[in-house]
Amino acid sequence: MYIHIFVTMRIEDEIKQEKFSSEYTKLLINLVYTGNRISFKTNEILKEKNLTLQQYNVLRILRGQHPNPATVNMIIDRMLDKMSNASRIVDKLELKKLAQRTMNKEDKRCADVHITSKGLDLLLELDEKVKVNERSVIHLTLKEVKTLNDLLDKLRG
Amino acid sequence: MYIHIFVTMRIEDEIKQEKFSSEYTKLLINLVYTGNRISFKTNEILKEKNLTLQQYNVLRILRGQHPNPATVNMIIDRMLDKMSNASRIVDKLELKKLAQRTMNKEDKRCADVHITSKGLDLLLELDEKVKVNERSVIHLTLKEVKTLNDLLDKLRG
DNA sequence: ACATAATATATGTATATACATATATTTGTA
DNA sequence: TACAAATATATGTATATACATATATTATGT
Repeated sequence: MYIHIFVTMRIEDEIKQEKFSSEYTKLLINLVYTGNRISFKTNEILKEKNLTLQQYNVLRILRGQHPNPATVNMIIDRMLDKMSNASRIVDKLELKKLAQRTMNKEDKRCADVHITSKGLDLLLELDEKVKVNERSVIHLTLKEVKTLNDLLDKLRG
Repeated sequence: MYIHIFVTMRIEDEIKQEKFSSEYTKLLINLVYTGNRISFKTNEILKEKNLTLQQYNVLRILRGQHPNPATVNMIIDRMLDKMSNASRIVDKLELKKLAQRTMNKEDKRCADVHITSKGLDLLLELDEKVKVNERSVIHLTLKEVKTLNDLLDKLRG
């Protein structure tokens, strides 16, 4: 017999704030806090492979295009954090031989960016760990997850 | 007559990813993306006053204690991003005369941190703008906001 | 009381990030 | 065609962040 006990900790308790001025205020803080928490846990996994979250995300974007190349502009467009410097993240990936730039024949301004086979292997190693992490981080039923996804999509308007 | 049209953009469209491997994967990305988006918009407001999001949050923690002091440790405990360096954020606030350190009599290891009247004034100026921003960023009804808060609390487990 | 562990904070350092600006190329237009 | 505007990317620089380590003080066990 298994007994699962889930203790739900309200955001008020997590950050020791007795009361928020409104549910909206609370939501902003709840979202940022939960987002940070998740990023932190994912980072723990990536650290073992010497990858940052940003580098990992770019690598996944590159895999999404593979065997076609992406451009830096396409990467910026698809990144979660639009402000970060895609060009320098690609620099880092190139340095680690996980990605490679080639010149775009049609438009010489563009740099084509490919994922290397070393990059593909690394992602493959991470896929399973990341999936296990997802489940352990999210203490919700599938139905709740769907509701949450819909609400977040609506939130952004 | 006012006509409000809200166009809901799914996370798939926002970051141009056709399909996620599961609703759980989608949720992780949705959360981090939405959190970043909100942080970004809040930052836009704070930039006018030359504050970073972290500095603002620490300042609010200090106000929450006022007229009592906080300690650096208490700040770390209540911060959204546990990894950041509270000590150096307090340095920055002190440099701007928004906060002040004094020595704790009982425990000489602790630094008591107070918010200054300049700090209180600055927060007061920001309160209204931040509240307006909250409402404009969150395109949800109060009931939906409550559901979302509960789900996020449950998610973290 | 003394040594050791634990705690609170600060600092050093490498890397990452935000933002402004530079460079190269392509596009639009008079 | 020539020239300004737009686009794609890269780079310079100040600041922020993550992580390890140092320092000072207090708590704890013998």
